[in-house]
Amino acid sequence: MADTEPTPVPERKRGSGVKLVYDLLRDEILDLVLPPGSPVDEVQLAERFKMSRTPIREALVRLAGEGLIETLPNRSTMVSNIDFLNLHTFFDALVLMYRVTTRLAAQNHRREDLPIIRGLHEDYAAAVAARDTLAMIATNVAFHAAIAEAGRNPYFTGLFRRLLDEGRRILRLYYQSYEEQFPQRFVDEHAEMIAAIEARDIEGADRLGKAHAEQIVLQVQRLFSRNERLDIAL
Amino acid sequence: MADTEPTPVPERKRGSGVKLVYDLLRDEILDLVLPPGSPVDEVQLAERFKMSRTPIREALVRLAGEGLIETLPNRSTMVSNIDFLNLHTFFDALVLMYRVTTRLAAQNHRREDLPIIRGLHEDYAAAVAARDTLAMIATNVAFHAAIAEAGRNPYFTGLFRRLLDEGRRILRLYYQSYEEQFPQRFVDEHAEMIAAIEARDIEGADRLGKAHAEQIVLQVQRLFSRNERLDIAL
DNA sequence: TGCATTTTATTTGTCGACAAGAAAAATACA
DNA sequence: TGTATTTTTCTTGTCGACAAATAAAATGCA
Repeated sequence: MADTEPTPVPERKRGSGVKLVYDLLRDEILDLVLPPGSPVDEVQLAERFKMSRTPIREALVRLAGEGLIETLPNRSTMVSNIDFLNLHTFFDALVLMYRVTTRLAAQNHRREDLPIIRGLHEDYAAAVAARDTLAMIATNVAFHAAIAEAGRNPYFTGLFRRLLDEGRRILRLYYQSYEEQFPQRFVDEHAEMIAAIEARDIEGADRLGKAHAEQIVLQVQRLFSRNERLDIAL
Repeated sequence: MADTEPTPVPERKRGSGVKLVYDLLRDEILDLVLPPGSPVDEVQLAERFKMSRTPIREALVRLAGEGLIETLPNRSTMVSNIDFLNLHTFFDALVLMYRVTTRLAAQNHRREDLPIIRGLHEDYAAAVAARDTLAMIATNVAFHAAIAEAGRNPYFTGLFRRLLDEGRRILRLYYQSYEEQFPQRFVDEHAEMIAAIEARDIEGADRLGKAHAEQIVLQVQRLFSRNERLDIAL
């Protein structure tokens, strides 16, 4: 009974709480640990993270700013729904950003960008080999985000990141319900993209980015249309 | 002395404070009433708006999320600088979004969109006729935002709005230092764009959007390069 | 005077409490 | 039993106060 330490408090540093909550909630939303429609309760989160509602609230305001949660005034907050009816607008934007960022990377990358991109390429290949779904999704996002960074246009990078994030939720659904080893194809396409970027082949990078994106879109669309038919069949 | 009402408080409604502060600060930043680098003090704003720091802080978090203000941890908050060194990335993104949104409007607009767009077109023409700079900037943004809305892709619309907002600050500089009646040309180009959209001439709308955007970019670049030379001359 | 150290001031970050708004539950009434 | 009304509950919105972190000012010392 000598151990009378007041409490084994996590000892967080001032200012770190918001980021902690923001990062964690964001990942939980994008990995569908918190599926669309899940209630997000400030008091509950405050208890969970052992802090007051103020920093929780700030994290939620930021998530709302990115459209990841929705707030009904005076009433409740919940994880945003995926707008399946307008998926085509998402795909349109995604394809264009794949093209633009890959093209700009071919145009503007510096030598020091390539090792980073290659490293993430290998991470993705490893995740595919290990059949680790969550790792595949995460490393794929990181790979393309790194290409976008090498393109050096923060406006495009910003939109692309948002689209890739939203895509994490959709891909999560995809991999949950669909088993196939096609990702090897993506690994090969990634390698081609790197080659085009390194060769500063702008048109080639554009073409590969477009083809790669449309490949993904097609697969996902095929899945959803099949699911629709299944729903109707029930 | 019978009038002993406690205080003639503005009587704001619960939940409206954040929006009030957010909207006002946003406009003040974009109109350069608060120039880049201006300090943004929470306590001062709380006094000015007669509310506690909590809603002020929420408005600031949102503005920071859009990159309009920057926060140094534990120290200070200030209006974001305009990144003149990387203006070309801004122009690249702006031109592409002009193209994409105008193109999509030609493709996806509904009949009820056109009267709205025409109305804003006339507002812009009126502002040009009146030589009202702030009104020109504001109505121009509203006009192109309406076209983007008619294109019905929220991802593109979102990025475009951000770019147009950032453009408000740059155009404000432009009109402050540059006097010329070229805006009439923009009025004519706007009319052409409306015609292409109405005719569902997708390629034509794309071409017009691109030309229109490049026109603006060229003028602004010319101004800045002239200013640079002036700076050097001093 | 020049520099290191301590003190003060200023601004943000966090907290706990209370009030308002809206939905859900309970009650009253026919 | 069915509906209108009141009460309760639950969640968010706002407040005032305090603590921590940093920069600026003041002080001490050679």
